[in-house]
Amino acid sequence: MPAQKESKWIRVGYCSLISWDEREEQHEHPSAAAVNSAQLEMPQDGHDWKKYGQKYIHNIKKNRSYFKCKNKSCKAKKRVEWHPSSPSHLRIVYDGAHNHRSKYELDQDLSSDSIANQYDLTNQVFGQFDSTS
DNA sequence: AGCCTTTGACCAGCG
DNA sequence: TCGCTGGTCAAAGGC
Repeated sequence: MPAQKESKWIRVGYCSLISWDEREEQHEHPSAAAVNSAQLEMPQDGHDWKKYGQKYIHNIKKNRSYFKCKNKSCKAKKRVEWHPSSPSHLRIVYDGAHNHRSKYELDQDLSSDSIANQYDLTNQVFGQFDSTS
């Protein structure tokens, strides 16, 4: 059976704290190609990702890119959403957990004050929950 | 030559 | 049952 994916959704938060521009794009069909994704600055999270799709999600009026972890045995995925009108405002949604460690985590292992660093990372990951959308 | 991104098509879930 | 929407696939082109 195609296992019902028990996806754990972890919202990482905005990369920008500026609120979304909610102005309606009046019939200006914002096809995904209309936005040059090269403008996007993908924040590094210590993992290597392979992009496998991009769509404009009409429901939320945003573009969404789909990524898989490049690690062969890792099933982690992530999605990056942004407004066509403000491609610098990203929202990243992680799906699933990595079965390996990120570069950042490996880096932390090398340093003795890893606890403090982990605290920072935790704040980065969980401290910016978007409670308004 | 190989890897990565792009993008249209296809598929599944849901109302 | 059908149409819509979101998620994934895979071919093609670029780097």
